[in-house]
Amino acid sequence: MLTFSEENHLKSIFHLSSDPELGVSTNSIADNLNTKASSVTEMLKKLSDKNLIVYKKYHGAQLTEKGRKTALNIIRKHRLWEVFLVDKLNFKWDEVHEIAEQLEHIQSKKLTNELDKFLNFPTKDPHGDPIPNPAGFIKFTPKLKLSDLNIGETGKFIGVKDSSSTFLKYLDKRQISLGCNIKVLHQEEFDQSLHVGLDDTNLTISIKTASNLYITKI
Amino acid sequence: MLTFSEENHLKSIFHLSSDPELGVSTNSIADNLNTKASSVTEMLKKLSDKNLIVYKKYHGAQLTEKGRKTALNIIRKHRLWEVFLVDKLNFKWDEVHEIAEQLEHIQSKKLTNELDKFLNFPTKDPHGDPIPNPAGFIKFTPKLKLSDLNIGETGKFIGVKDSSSTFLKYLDKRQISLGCNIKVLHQEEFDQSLHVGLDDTNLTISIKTASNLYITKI
DNA sequence: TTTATTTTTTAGGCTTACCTAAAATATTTT
DNA sequence: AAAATATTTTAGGTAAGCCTAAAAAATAAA
Repeated sequence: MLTFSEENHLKSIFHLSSDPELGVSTNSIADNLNTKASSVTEMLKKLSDKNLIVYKKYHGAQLTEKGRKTALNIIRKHRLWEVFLVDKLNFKWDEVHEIAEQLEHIQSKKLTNELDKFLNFPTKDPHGDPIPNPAGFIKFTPKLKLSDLNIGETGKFIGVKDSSSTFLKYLDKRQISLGCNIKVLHQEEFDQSLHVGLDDTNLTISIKTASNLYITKI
Repeated sequence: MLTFSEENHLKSIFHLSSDPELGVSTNSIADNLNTKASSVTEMLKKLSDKNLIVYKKYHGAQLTEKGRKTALNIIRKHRLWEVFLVDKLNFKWDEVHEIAEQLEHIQSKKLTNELDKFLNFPTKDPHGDPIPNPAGFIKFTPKLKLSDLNIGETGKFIGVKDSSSTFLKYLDKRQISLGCNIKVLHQEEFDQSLHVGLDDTNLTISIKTASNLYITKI
C-alpha cells in the first residue's frame, strides 16, 4: 500500500516522462508537486527501495514496469472519476480536476471497475485524455496542435494541452468545445493569430490558444 | 480543514454519544478507532483547541454544535456514498463500509450535494441508517429491536445494529432483507431463540440475532 | 580546462500522528 | 475512608513528509 505522497510522485514522474529513456529531474518533480527538491530526493529513495523507479543520484528517476503500472492505475482512476463528475453529476470540465485528485487515491479495484462499467467504459476523460485500461494499457493518439495545421485545413478538436480552469473557462466562453471542427482560414502576419471557422461562425484565436488545442486532421 | 484523523475522532465521538450530556471516554474512542488512549488524549486537546469538542481532563469529550455539524457532514457523505455503491455500482450491503470510510473524507460541498441529487435524495443508507441533510439535521427513528416484540406481533425490518460484514452476509444467506415483515410466532424457553414468520416461510433465529435487528411495529 | 553557475543531495529541524511506560487521577472495593 | 484497581494523562520516542541551509556534483561559460 502506497501513501498519497508516493502515489503523487509516481504520477508526476509519469506525466513528466517525455522520453522513457531519460530520467525525470528532481527539480521538475518538485515544481510539479509544489514541494522542494530535497523532499523529492527523499521520496525518490523510498520509491527506488520499493522497486517503483530506477533512481541514480544526480541523474533523475525513471519508472520501472511496476511503477508505470501503478502510475497508470492512479491516472485511470483520476480520469474515470472526471467522467463520472461531468457525465453524472453535472460538473463542468474545468471543475473536476481538484476533486479527481482526491478521488484517485481511493483504494478498491472493484470500485474502479464497477465505475468503469457504470460509465460505459469511456475511453477519454472530459479533456480528451485517454483512459488506461485495467491492465495499465493506454492508447496514445499522436498529438497534433491546431497551430500545426496549414491554411485551409480542418481539424477536429479532441483535447487540451493546458487544462487549467482559466483556459477551459475561456474555451467555454468562446464556445469551443470538445469534438467540434475547426477550419483554419487565415493567419495574421503580425501576431500569428489564426482566423478560424467553427460551425457557422468565424473567430480569431491567438497562437498561444491554438497551440493548446489538440486536434486530428479531417 | 481537518485531517482524516481529526475527522475520524469526531465521527467516533458522535457514534459513541448515547447521552449528549455525558462525556465520551478516552478509552472508548481508542477502542473504536483502534488506537491507544494516549493518542486519543492528544487528539482531544487538538479538537478542543479548534472548538469542536468540550474536553475536561479525566472526564471525556462532548461535541460542540460546530463539532456535531462537522461529524454529521462526514456521516452524511459516508452514507450517501454507501447508497451510491449499492444502488449504482452493484455492491452488496456488506461490501460498502470500508470504501465509504475512504470516500467520506473527500472534500467538496458541490460533490456531496450533486451526489445526493443524483441518488434522488435518499433518506436512509443500505443498512437502514438515516442520512443527515446538508444542514446537519438527522432524523432518528426510535430503535425498537426484534427481540423487543411480544409473541404474535409483527415488525418491519428497517435496520441493523451490528453492520459487520459477517452479520450482513448471514442475513443475506437467511434471506432476511431490509423492508421485509417479520412476525414473532414463538419463543423457545431454553435459549430464548425466536421462531418467526417471514413471507411464506418460518425460521428460527437466535436471541443475539434478534437483538441486532431494528424494526418498526406494524 | 578552469571557473562560474545551476542542480541535486545531505544534514539537521519541524509537525502530525502514532506508540510504550510511568505518573496522576478517578472509581470501586473492602 | 483507606486500599486496590481501573482509567487517563504525561513524558519521551519513532516514522513520514515536509522544510531551510550548506555541501557536493553536474553543467555551462569563459
